[in-house]
Amino acid sequence: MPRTKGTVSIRDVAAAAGVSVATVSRVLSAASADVPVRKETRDKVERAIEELGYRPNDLARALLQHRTAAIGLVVPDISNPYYPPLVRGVEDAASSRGYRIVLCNTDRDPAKISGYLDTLIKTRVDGIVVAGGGWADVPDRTAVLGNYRTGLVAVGRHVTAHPSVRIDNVAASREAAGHLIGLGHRRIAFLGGPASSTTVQDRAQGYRDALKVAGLAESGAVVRYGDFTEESGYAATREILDVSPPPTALLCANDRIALGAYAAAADAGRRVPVDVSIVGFDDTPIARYVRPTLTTVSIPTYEMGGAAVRMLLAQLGGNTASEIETMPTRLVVRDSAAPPA
Amino acid sequence: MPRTKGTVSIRDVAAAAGVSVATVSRVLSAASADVPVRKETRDKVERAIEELGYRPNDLARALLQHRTAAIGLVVPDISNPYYPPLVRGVEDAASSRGYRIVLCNTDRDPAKISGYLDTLIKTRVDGIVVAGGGWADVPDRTAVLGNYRTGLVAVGRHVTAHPSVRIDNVAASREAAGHLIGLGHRRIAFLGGPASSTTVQDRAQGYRDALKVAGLAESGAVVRYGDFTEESGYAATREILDVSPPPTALLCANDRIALGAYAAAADAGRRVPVDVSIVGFDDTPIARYVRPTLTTVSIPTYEMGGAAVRMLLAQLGGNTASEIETMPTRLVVRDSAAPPA
DNA sequence: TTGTAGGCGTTATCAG
DNA sequence: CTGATAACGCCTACAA
Repeated sequence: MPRTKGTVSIRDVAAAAGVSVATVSRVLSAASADVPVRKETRDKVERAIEELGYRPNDLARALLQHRTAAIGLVVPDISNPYYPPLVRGVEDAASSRGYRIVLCNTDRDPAKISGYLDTLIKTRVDGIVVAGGGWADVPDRTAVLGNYRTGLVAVGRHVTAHPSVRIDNVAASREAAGHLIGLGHRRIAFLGGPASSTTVQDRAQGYRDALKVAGLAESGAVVRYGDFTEESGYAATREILDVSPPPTALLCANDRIALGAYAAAADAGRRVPVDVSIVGFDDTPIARYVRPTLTTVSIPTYEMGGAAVRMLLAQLGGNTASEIETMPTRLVVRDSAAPPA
Repeated sequence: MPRTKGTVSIRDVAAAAGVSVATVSRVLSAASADVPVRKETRDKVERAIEELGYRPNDLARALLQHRTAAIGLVVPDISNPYYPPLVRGVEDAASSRGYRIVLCNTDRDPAKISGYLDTLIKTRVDGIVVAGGGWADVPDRTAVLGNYRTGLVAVGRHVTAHPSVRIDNVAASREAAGHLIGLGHRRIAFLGGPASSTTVQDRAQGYRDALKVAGLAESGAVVRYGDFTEESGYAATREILDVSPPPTALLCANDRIALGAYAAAADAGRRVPVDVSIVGFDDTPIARYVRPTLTTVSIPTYEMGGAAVRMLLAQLGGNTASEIETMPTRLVVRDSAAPPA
């Protein structure tokens, strides 16, 4: 019965119900707005919709309304355990407001970032949430974004002209290092991720600040860079435990690195926290399940995702308040850090 | 200069370049197909595109071509470490073929599944990849999918009329249990996830098969259900280690449960694998980094994602071959399982 | 090689 | 309360 090649449209419904397409459109929008439509007519139409299994074409609607109800979500790599909660935060906040999300994994590759950005603009997403780095080498598409009224909010990044939700990495790291110092540690190493990451830079900074305050600046500062993986933490730890005297504590830029450090310590015959204390960052789910349980800095990733969506929607609504939102972190003290032997 | 309210369209480009919209359209599609266009004209147009920051509207294009280049990806929960590699597999395969993905987290909630399904149809995604369960209680939308030529392939599910990519959970579990039996274990417990999950049912089945083959069926079968979390594994293990005699080995339905079991064993003063052997499922990244390293069944999740996309695209192309693709699993023997003391 | 015009599936405006 | 009809931004014959 549907006339267009295999896909049922509003015209088929209109024909089946014996009304005009305009009327069908009305009963469709009657749900939200209050357009007047006779009950009898509505029933006819709804029956037709049901029988034909009709689903309105949101593309056509979007074309007309200049609004797709889609949000682009750009992350470095969903396989990094840091991101799933953020993604959930974004998705839950988005879907509860009628938006869907299109996910883009960039691997921090400027070419991929660039490509995804173009795709998102071409599909006319209403806005974009970007997390993580790799943007330094991406040609600035801001003007184009503006051309198409695409909103953008960054999460966890520092260098951007757009609104952003972030945490105070310097302060968080200072607190974590301070905790170790308070425990009596004097030789503390910092195991970072990529040196190019502003997050890593900030955490290294907080670490140095804490050492300086404690008067340990030169004697005890040891900073290693690598990436955000277990391997990286493992390798760095194996090396670092070999120097003499070895550090008595390790401040890791994330939990994955800390996990690698656990493994390296075990393989080197050192016990945590007796021989070496370890502190992480992120409070990933495993932190509670490794033994000893991991002392780490908790970051409200899920909430940050939600906040990003709220800011984005505000931005789309023309509301330009709260350009930067800083969310609180918290040092979760567990069993992996103790006074040095 | 753009005339339409704030967003630059093909007409603006045409005007700026002093040509017709058709010509602009041609230089746009000239990239892929080979439409004839004079170099001089092309340059003019491309200059205009550049200057105006023009990005073609894929909505309009999709409307015309009945093809959105979008794939819906439905998973229970991206925060479950099992899914990120699958999602990456899908995204990488999709994006390399010019498709983008819209991500849907269902929490196995029939209402959410249903809602997302409608959204995906309304936005006219070309196809849908569904992973994980919760579909038993969802009213069948298959007819509607057909109305809109939406492809669908399931990954890791058994009850479905659609093509699917899966693994042989029964055989994999049989092998894992067999490994434990071969080590000399006689009292082996199975720690499952949700009893309603076909995956869990199959793994329990494989476990029972192995026991039976070894003549242990009645004496040694202990099956616990719960969910796929560390908590669940922790709780089950604490209980199970209290019975006397306790099992000497634990076969866990996934690595998260196994991780919970590690923690419970430690808290109960039992050593792995001396006092209790543990085997997991999934070969999550942490498996290599816990100590002792975790013996577990490796599942090619990333590849399964890629396979799903290939099958989906074949389906869209009218190719209906390979209705079911079964991918190989592999028991990765590490240090968490050893002969009983 | 380039321009004109019709239509993709909706919604919105205006008459009736 | 309902029905024509003109957009939305683009592609694709068909003409020129």
